[in-house]
Amino acid sequence: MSDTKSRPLTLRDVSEASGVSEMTVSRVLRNRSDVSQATREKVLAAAKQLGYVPNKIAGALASQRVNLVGVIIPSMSNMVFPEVMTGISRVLEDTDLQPVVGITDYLPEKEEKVLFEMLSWRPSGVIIAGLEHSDASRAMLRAAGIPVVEIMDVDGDAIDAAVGISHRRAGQQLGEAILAAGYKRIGFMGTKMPLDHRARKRFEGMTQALAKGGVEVADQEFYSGGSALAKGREMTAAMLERTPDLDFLAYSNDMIGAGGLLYLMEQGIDVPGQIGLAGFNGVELLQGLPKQLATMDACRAEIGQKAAEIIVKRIANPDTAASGHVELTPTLSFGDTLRQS
Amino acid sequence: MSDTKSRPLTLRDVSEASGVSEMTVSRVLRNRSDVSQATREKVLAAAKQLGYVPNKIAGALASQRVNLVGVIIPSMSNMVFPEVMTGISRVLEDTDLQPVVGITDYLPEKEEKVLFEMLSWRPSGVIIAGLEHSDASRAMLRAAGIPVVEIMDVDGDAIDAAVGISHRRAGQQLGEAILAAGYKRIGFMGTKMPLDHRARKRFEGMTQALAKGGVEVADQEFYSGGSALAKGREMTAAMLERTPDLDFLAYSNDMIGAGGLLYLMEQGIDVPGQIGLAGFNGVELLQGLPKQLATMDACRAEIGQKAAEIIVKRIANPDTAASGHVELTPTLSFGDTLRQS
DNA sequence: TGACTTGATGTTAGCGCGATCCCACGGCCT
DNA sequence: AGGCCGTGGGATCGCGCTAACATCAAGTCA
Repeated sequence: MSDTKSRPLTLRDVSEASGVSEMTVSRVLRNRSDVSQATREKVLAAAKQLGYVPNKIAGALASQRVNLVGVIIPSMSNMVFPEVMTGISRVLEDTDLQPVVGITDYLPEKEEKVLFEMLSWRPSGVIIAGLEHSDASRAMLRAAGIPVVEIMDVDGDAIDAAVGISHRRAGQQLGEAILAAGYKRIGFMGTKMPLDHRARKRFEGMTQALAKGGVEVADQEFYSGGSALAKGREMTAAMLERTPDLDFLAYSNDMIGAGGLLYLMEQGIDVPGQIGLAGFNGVELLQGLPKQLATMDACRAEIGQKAAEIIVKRIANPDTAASGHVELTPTLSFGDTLRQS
Repeated sequence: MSDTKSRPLTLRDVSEASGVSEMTVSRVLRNRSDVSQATREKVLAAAKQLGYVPNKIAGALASQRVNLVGVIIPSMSNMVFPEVMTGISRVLEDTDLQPVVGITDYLPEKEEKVLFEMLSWRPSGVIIAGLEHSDASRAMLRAAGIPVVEIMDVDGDAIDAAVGISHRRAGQQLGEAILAAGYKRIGFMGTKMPLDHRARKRFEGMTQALAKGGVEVADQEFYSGGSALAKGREMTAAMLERTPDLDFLAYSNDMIGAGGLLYLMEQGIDVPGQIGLAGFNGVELLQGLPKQLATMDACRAEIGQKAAEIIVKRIANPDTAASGHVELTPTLSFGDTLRQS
């Protein structure tokens, strides 16, 4: 209560207040077993009374252990990543590890910067989105000597462990479903981001599958920024104006897909009879739409969970043989906007 | 390249590699001016060659300075908070401060835990959502001796500084607009969360304003969990079934409002003639809806920005007189779902 | 009874850095 | 020549904590 000097509290203050050594206080506060019940209570009372908050900086330096796991992702407003975070948190909550997030905005330079900052806190592990990183980033991750799990994607080479889906294969699967449903004139809409490698791989997979069936993408458009729902609406309108004979529209994410769906329904266009639609990601949002948009679940929460589990296991037992390549299988849901053959 | 032992690198390694003292290396890596150009280059080359990443833990302990700002918010999937984060980041990016986020899930106990963890890293400042905190949390914040900005809300007493809007007044304003438009039979839908104080205050403000005009909320329903869009749809259907003569529906957030709007449009109900609608928050999503939902902008990005600015100012100059109570004014947009008198 | 455990606590020595003070050297003035 | 500065760089200490060992009383067993 006496805020006289407000000099930050240290172990010593608690030790003086409770009449035992600093070491004993440290032991009590870390729940180490070899302290008598009486002392423990005395110390805890003193600590609470003073309002002592341990200094993890000093603790980490002394013990050479930091209970943080760096999580590096491109964005938080993408829906997908908060869900991945949920998966990660669920697992880490049962341990004494804590996630710390860094955002890259899909920029390799920023990823490098964020990673550097993160590593300078010496985390116990890193979970990082994607397999594409600058040479410097890869070098840092390798040199850090800690478990590293690359998530979301498995189409490429991992530094250490990887958990994700094959976006190329997901795109192929969608392409095949489009062919099987008999659509011929395909339009594609997606983000402009040349740096969203996963969206690119999905697109490549899809075009490849379509090509096998002798079908090409008849029109395409890319956007950046703005409200995704509104963009989906606008792009759809523009594309159908430009290329009126399209019979299928593929969107690189559910949000613009939903915008397109709303537009088509307003126009009284028969979906999926006249035009079929598909998005990607299986976001929860879709459940409230007038029609269920066809989509592919990207296994977001599960990716986070598995990644965190790998980290936890590796930290508990550093010499575990790698075992770190988990490929999950996204499932295509046809919803009400993609004919099922 | 020789990863022989992979013992973590320290200043000493760089110092030996470059033939100067550790102190000089430290000076170079912190861009301190009193080092000759020649030495500087030599050191930087050695550091890069070794792939040295400074240890901030040691640095922070030695300098008693940590360039982190704790940001404690209830959720990341609420749309609102990522936008607040954006505002914060934009400001902090021009400084050497870095935000670190903690999530409370709207639970006071978790807030307390997260805060404790956060403070144990001795951040330079804290931005925390809401004005309602446990006694222990308030005590910790006060005792930390660092700038604290409580955001989102100004209806209550702040520990240190506060930036936000008056949710009570926002609710009142909406209530008045509803009255002015001549609606009489009001239905309300919102989240169940007894702990979302801001939603509660908005509701109270609205009912209070309505009461002044002799109007009561005729029906209400609260939900928790699930897809907000779908919930809005379901609750709206259920409420109109139960109380068919409602002529206005107020939603505690835009997402469920959007669900309700989609449902009403499908049912061919005249909005806002037969039934008026309003949400809250002004999320970007709304722009893609068939009709613009009436809403109030909660000044999210601006709140984050102002809060970060206060933190930055206080850190730069700790004895600045408080100056820390910023009330922003939300603007009501009538959109296409609320008659304008 | 003495050698040996066991449990509870204290002592010492860093962890890797940065604040602070210190020194050596060259140039410049009087 | 002597004094004085400014510049580049080194030496020392301590930040607050914990690992590892040391200590010491009170059993425990042959």
